[in-house]
Amino acid sequence: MATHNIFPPPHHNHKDCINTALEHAEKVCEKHGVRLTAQRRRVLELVWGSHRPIGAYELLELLHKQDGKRLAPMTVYRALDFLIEQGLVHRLARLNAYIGSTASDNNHNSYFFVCDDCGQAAEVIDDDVKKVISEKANLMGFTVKLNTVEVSGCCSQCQDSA
Amino acid sequence: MATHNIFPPPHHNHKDCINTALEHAEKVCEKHGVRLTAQRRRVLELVWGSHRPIGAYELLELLHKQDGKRLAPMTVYRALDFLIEQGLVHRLARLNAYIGSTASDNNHNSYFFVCDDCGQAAEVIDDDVKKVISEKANLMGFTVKLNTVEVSGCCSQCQDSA
DNA sequence: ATATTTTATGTTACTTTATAACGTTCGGTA
DNA sequence: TACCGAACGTTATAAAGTAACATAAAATAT
Repeated sequence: MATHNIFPPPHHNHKDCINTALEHAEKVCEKHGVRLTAQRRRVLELVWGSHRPIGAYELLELLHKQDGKRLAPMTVYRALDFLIEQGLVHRLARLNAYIGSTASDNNHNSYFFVCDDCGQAAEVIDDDVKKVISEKANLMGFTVKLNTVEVSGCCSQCQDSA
Repeated sequence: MATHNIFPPPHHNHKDCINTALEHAEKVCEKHGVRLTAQRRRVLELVWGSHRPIGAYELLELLHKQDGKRLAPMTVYRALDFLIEQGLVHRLARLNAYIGSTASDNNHNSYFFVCDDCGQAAEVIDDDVKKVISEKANLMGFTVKLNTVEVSGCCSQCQDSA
């Protein structure tokens, strides 16, 4: 299966990423029959502010600084929970941070590469890793519900500039 | 490569697990030229209290109830950090919890299956998952430093008793 | 043996991340 | 337009982890 996403080039037009993500979100929410409210949309937009996973409290800060809103953590977490449920955002367990996704609805065969250097994360969709894990699981009679795969290291761009 | 560890049978003699783990720890620390102090040893023993990942604050509570010691979180985290460094304990990111390991020194090709039902975790050592991940990484010029693979689901025993 | 240095532990305070519980408002539907 | 459920506001608190500095205990040098 093909690699879905890779580390974005340093000077790509990031507004396109944001727009694509927001449009995708509209479609997904319509399809799922759920409401992408202004607030949820705004949180998603902020998550997409970069390709670096962002923390919930950082989002709070941005909402304060950029929008003048003084929200409670709960509000942001609720928006994030919603977005995660729709597959529009993923949580990186090792970082306690959140990253946007335009992958399909299928949350369960994507995994992440995180660059320790630039902090950017790339989501990869393929069945290969899932397949190997499933084989192991079968051998031990384990039924897989969810697998968390987070790879940290150094992306090609950061290696080049070292 | 062979599966290293599997979900232990419900009524195995767990004292053997603990003893084996502690003996293994002694050897590893000697080999590494580091000190397995009484406190570190005790924390390791408590981590090995079951095959369920245990939280740092649960360990604190046990140290209080069982040993009468009122330690600060810092103390437990320090012991855990030490044990992790020696490869005797792993941290499960998704659970914020810690589990004992008698795998070799090589931390970097083991992964975990966690049963949502009984809470037990099994470490699996093999190169297969690592290999697939490395291949993907190579394709995108990414250098892997550490990979976190945590699979949740339902173990065979819990499925049988359902 | 004793001084010195390193390593481990104690202690206090604090930061970061996340959730519980309950009240209010807003949007769609009867 | 009255109602109902979903979304949001608010307050308080839980849970997980760390910073900084003091003390004690080992290892090493003198």
